[in-house]
Order: sequence, then structure tokens, then C-alpha cells
Amino acid sequence: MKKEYSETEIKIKTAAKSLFLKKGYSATTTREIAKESDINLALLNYYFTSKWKLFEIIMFETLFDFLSKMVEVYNDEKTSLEEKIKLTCEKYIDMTIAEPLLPTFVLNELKNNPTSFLKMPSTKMIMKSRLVAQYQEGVKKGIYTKVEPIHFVTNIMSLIVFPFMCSPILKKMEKLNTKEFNTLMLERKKSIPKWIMKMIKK
Amino acid sequence: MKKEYSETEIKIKTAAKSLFLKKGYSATTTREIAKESDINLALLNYYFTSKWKLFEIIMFETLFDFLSKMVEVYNDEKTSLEEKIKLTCEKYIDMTIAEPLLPTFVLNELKNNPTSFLKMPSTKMIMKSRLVAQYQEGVKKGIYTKVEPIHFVTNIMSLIVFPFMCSPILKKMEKLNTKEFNTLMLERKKSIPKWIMKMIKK
DNA sequence: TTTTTTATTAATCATTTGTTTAATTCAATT
DNA sequence: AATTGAATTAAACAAATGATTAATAAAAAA
Repeated sequence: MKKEYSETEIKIKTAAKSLFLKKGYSATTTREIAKESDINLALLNYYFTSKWKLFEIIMFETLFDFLSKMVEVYNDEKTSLEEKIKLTCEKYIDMTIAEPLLPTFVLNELKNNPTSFLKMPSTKMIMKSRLVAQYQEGVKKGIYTKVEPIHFVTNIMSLIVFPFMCSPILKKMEKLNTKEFNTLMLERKKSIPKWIMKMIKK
Repeated sequence: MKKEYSETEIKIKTAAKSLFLKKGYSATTTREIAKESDINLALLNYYFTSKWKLFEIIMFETLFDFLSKMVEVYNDEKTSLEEKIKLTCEKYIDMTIAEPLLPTFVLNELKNNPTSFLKMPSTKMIMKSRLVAQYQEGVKKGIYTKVEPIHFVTNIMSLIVFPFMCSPILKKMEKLNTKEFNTLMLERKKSIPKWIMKMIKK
């Protein structure tokens, strides 16, 4: 099913992804991609047909990767609701520290092109996940306060991801360098699960 | 202090802002702006020197507007902490429903150009606001659990703004049209203050 | 009214952009 | 060694883009 990429193709994809993340689709030129990946300009079209096709491939893989990892944690049969939230925080905070430009990039390009990328199969699986089921069981038992599951899921991701998207502002407000900012984000691995549990408990 | 803009300048600025919000800086062309505002292409440079200068003006005004409104609520002398949170939610959810593309646009362009826009004076005023002071008083009194004020402030904005930035995903997940999505967001006017209070209460 | 300044226009310029071409090199197969 | 197909290259193309020019129209000042 998955396509095997040659060395050259990987070089192109890697450079293109890095540039797309930094500058967005429109501001990135094919010549920059060629230079960064150290290949001839024509090879980009030779292997990927067009800048847009290359972008679509990168976007699809990035989204697919993200959603798969999400669904994986959410559907774990062994873990409790609270553990799932903890694991989600740990995983995504680490992931976003490693690739901090990704969330803003994805959401921005998704805004510019809402339809084309959302054929993602895994999108809907989130609402049918074990995590959501466990929350709803808790509501039935009267342990948790009832809100629409979509709010519950959104809140978790909001508290994890949004601070990264605000990093330019937060860094300015608190005079933080990247290392200090990351320390602040790492603190949230422990705090967010506590906050979320407090939010839903009666 | 503030420049008086002519009718033509306003036409240009309005069209430019709308296009920048929709497609971002790079994907917007000067010819599109001219067409949308129904002015001659050369007038853009006549009044605003360059596309970039025009963009800077729009960006500055947008950010200034946003931050001013924020600081205004945060510094109200009459309201309690909980009331401030409620007012913030109401104000920003309404604002973002009116201009849903703004947050993603701002954060994305800020990412591409972290330095140039962050001369904003009001940025640092947030941490010195009455809202933060009131929270810290509560911590001293032992009513609220102690976390860095920056987390407290970030959490509020995260819960308000991030769901809007995810609207393409949320709409897809729940098969929502814009009206239904907005209803969902309006629900959060009441929920977010409750959640935040639960988060900070011991 | 005449003059001067400001606003608007169509046409053009120099670059940049994504993409294609045709030629060449390289590697594998016969 | 000769042949074939894939990979790589430099050069070029056509369209688009930000910006400028020089001429004209409109408004304001004299």
C-alpha cells in the first residue's frame, strides 16, 4: 500500500516539509526546495508532478501520522480515563516540542483548504474512541459532570496545543528563550491532567 | 496621533484585510486587493508604498485592537475574578464568531515574523493586570491552587480560541455547518468560566 | 479663471514563479 | 561492449507578480 520512496524523493520531501512548516505553502518556492534538498529543480516535477501534489503528499502523511498516534492512545484497552489523558499530554507535548511549527501550519493550511485534506479516515474515529466512551460511562455513573463529548475532547487538545501556537506572544510577555519556554510547556504534562479531572469531576 | 484615512484608503484596507485573513499574506496578490476594493492597482502603492507596508498597518491595528479589548476587561476595577472570566468569554467568543479567521491568521503570520509585530506595548500589560492580581490574592488567601499566572492566563485563552482554530476538523468530525458550530461555541460562554473556576479551586 | 496640488488611470518594467524541454549522464540488462 | 531505460542537468518558457512611470482628471488654492 505505502509507496517506497527513493533517496532523492526523501531528500525533496524532507526539505519541502521543513520549508512548508516554516513559511507556509505559498511563501515557499520550488527553487528554495530544490536548493535546500540539493537537487535539480526539474527533479521536483519529475518525481512529484507539481508543487501542489508534493504539498498534498506531505500534508496527508503529516495529518495521518498525527491522527493515528492520537487514536492509538485514545483506544488503549488497558488504561483508565485519567491515564489516557496523562499519556496524551506526555505524547503531544513531547511531539510539539520536537516540531513546534506543526500545529499552526496544519490549522492554517487547513483553513485555506478545508475540503481537500479532510478525507482522513481517522477523523471520525476520535468520537468513537474508548476515551470518549469512558468519559460517558463516568457521566452515567454520576462521577463526571455531563457535557458534550466534543467539548471534552476539544478542551484537552486546547490546553495542550494552543500554548505552543502562542509561543511568540508568551515568549515576549515573559521574556523567555526557547529552552525556558519548553520547560514551561513540560510543566503542563502534569498540570493539564489535573485540570481536566477537576473540570469534569462533580 | 492616529492617522485619518480617506475613503479610498479605507476601501483598500478593508479589502486587503479580508483577503489577508482568508488566504494569508503571501497568497494574496496586489491585483486581487485592487479588484476587491475596486480601485486602480497603482493606488495601493500610492497610498501604502508597498504590499508589505499595507500588511504591517493592518496587522498592527488588528493586534492593537485585540489586545486593548483584552486589557480593558482584565483591568476592570469593579468586577470580581469570576466576572472577569465570564466577560472575557462572552466578549471573545462573540468577536471570534464575527471574525473566525482572525486567530489562525494572526498566529500564523506571527510565526513567520515573530519580531516585527511584537513591539505591541500592551503585550506585557496582561501579566500586570487586575485579573492576574486577583488570582494571586486568591492563592495567598488559600482559596485557589497555585500555578504560574502565565498558565492561568494561557488556559483561559486556550479554551476560548483554540476550538475556533480547529473548526474545519470539528465540523468534519461532527458533521456541523457553520451555524451549528457557532451554537456549540456559544455554549462555551457559560461552560468555560465554570471549568476555569473548578480548575483553580482547591 | 487660472494655477497648483492631489487623485486616478492605463501601460509598462524587471523579477520571480511553476513548469517543461531537450540534452546528457548514469545504471542496469542483454 | 552495446543497448535500453531511468535519473539528472542546464536552459528556456509563459504567466504572474510587485512596483513604477508618465499622462490625465479632479479638487483645492490662488
